[in-house]
Amino acid sequence: MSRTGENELAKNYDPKDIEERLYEKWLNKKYFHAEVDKSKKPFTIVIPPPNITGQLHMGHALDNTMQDILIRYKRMQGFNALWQPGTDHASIATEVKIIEKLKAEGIDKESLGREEFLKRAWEWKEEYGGRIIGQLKKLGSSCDWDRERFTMDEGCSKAVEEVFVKLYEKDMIYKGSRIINWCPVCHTSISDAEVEYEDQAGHFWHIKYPIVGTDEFIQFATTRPETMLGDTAVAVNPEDERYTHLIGKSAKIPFVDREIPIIADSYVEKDFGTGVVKITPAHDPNDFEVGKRHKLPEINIMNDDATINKNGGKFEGMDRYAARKQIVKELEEMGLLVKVEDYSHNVGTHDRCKTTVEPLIKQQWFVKMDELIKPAVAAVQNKEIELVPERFDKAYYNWTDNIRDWCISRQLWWGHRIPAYYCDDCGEIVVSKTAPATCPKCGKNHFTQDPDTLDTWFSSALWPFSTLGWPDITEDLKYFYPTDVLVTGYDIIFFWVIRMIFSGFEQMKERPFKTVLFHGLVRDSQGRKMSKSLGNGIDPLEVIDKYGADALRFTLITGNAPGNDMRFYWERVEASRNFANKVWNASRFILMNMDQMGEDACVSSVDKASLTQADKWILSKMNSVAKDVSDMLDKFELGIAAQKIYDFIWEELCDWYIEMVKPRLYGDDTETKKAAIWTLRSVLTDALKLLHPYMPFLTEEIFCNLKDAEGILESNESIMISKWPEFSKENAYPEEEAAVELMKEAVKSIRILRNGMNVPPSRKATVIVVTEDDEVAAIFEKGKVFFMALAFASDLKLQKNKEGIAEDAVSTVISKASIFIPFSDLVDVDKEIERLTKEKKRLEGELERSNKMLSNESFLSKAPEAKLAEEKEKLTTYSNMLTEVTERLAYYSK
RNA sequence: GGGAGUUUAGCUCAGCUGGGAGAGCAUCUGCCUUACAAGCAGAGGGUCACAGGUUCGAGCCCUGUAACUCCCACCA
Repeated sequence: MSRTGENELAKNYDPKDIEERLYEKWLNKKYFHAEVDKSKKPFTIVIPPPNITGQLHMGHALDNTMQDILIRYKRMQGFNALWQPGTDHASIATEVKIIEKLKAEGIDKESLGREEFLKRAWEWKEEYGGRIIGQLKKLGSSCDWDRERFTMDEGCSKAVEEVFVKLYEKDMIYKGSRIINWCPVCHTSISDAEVEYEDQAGHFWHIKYPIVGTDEFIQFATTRPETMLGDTAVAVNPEDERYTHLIGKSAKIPFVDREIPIIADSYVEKDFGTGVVKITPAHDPNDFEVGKRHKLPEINIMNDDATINKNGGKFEGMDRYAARKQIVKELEEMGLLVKVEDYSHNVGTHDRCKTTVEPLIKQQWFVKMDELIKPAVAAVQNKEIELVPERFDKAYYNWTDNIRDWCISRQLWWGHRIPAYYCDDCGEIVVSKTAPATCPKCGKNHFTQDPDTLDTWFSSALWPFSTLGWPDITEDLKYFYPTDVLVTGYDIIFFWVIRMIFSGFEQMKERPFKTVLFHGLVRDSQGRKMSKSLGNGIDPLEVIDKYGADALRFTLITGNAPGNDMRFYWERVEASRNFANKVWNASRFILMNMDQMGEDACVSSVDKASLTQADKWILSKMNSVAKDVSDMLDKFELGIAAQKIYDFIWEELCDWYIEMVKPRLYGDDTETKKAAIWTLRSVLTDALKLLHPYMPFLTEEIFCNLKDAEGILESNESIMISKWPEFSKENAYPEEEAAVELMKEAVKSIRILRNGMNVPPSRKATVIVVTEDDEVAAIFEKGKVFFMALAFASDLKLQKNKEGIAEDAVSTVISKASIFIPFSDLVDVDKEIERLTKEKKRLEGELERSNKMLSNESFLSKAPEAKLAEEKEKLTTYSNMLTEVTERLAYYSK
């Protein structure tokens, strides 16, 4: 956009021309960079580090737009705003992707070897990590790229080792043989949080075992008959009289020929099924607990790929499902299968690959949760950390109340290797940041490091402080920690948010952030989740390419309340694009007029006496919008704030003020022209500032062209670093506001009248305003010029009564005046009667309502004073208007 | 089984501390008014899911009901 020379300004806003250029400028100027500066208050956001697995999706676009809005807002308010960026290694997700890629090349992970595999993984990181950063930049994200981090970089790895060792030394990390969730495809353990339950149609197989030494059988039902190979007991409820006589006896499992005890445990519910449960401690979490209570043997019958192992006798080597089929078949032949029912039940699947997980007993590393979680719960309870919206508190407590120890070891290669070393000679475990030199137990010096890596969330849990230098107590850490807001989707509250909170308290002794702002999912236009398998995902880059980053950002934020899901519609992007174009054109109009005015257009201030009613009205409106928007942003109501800016710019500024001001701009009175230009420029500047967090590119482009190089009011180097508009009392003009609102009422009323009669704008007419109120008359007198333009008047007459007005003039009535237009030839009497009747009915309704309220004793005594006065005034206004309307109606009905 | 959310105009959704129901899109009418037709001026369209209650006053607060969605638990 150039405002010098004869170049025509582009009629439409084209984001392509400017986005890349401006982002480059911002980078070069280091506007995003934050340094410790004790004279300023910090405002910090750490980015939820995107996975390096692929590319940005709509959810990222939403998440990062919200963060950028908050950061830009605070930066303009004068805070030392730091948006700490980075990416996540996403251990398992990335490893799966790399394995896929290798497979395509015909390479097998195992044969490649750990070293070589990791080399490939780092190459992957370079390529895809870089791509994601590029996408964040296209969105306009004002991250401090000088501080970019990666969860597996040196510093973050150091933090991970530090935490692991510290927790181990405090006995809060332990290695133990416990039942865990095993993914037979990924060949790794996973945490409870990574198990997704889904309803699947299955069967309920009713089976009976013979009871040793009797002719009796004990009957039960199971959904996983193959696990019988690992049964070590059959349990009944101790209160269940049907089975009391069997307790202590043994049942015999077919195939493996094992006698197992019949035990009593209150875990069994009498009323479910037959009231009998087979107990497989090695393959079911509940059975595992029962097994512990009764000291039952744990027989693992499965290999890591979910085939049956040697404990499964003749079924050894079969896949779990093949074995299931075969076992059922043979049980039936043996007469031990009683019946088969269809049964729909929840099956645990691995959230990454959707494979049915197998509960298995394995040696794994765990984090003890019971103590760790306490401060995290308290912090939310006492509002030290605020979840927005508040309703997420419940989900949070639900998780913390039922928390179990966190399985953190993974049988993967891509990730932080567990800092535990085993003495090759005596097996002693040494947990240490570096490989130990000698064994503390046997004194030998050969060690093997634990082959496992850590759950990817172990490192992201440390993100708010590891990125600021921890475990070193850096100046950055002291200054920027705790961070202010964490913005993220509600879907990772358990994976990430909670773990950051307890990690923050444990390591830093302080909350990691003050507020968590949750947003929902971006769905497709039909409300479905965007997913690869459905192919309904929309690439944010495609949207940016077609409509610009600003339009995308605005679309994602408007019409959406915190924490709610939203649907993506192209029509909505179009609407946002139209808004951008509207702002562009309004600015173009103002710039053109400034150009025409020359030097006078850039005066830093203007004599207040030369400001008109209209000028003060828009300045006053602007002033309160600035307040409203700030208030909303402070409450994280980004959508409402956006709506306020939109309405102000489009309606008040464009549709009303610019139209009001045109006659002055096209006239010869330099003084009023100067006042108009000054008002236009200063309102536009403030409006652009409010809009900037949402539409950074558009607003920057205009802002930088808005003033001459001398920079009269303030530097127009960049809107990014300009001062956020503040509400100020001296810019409030309540009287002028009311005056112009009255004029607007008159204009609208006249437009309705003319529209109803199909009068073209070109046909002007005299407008006569009748009022006994001198103040009202004065308002119209003052606003005469713009009023005439907006009301298509060739002349404006003010009278105290109807003297001299043709009886057949068209009329309309507003709250404080009656308006007449001599348009008798155009009146369609029937239509006019219809309109007046409707208006009469409306007014009668209003009067009735008002009267009812004012005759209500309780209302009179209990309602606040202001409300009462308001209602009384309305009563007068409406009855005056009704009199007028009734009179006109009588005239036409004659 | 526990919890949360949603239910407002034809569609998608706002409506922040209770004080006369809004936006965008769509529809209809009229306008190329020298910033913008990606526009301007108008219009139509809603017993705010249902039933009670609190209140002078309820889309908003309370209780219950229904439908849909999601999360957690996992009775084999």
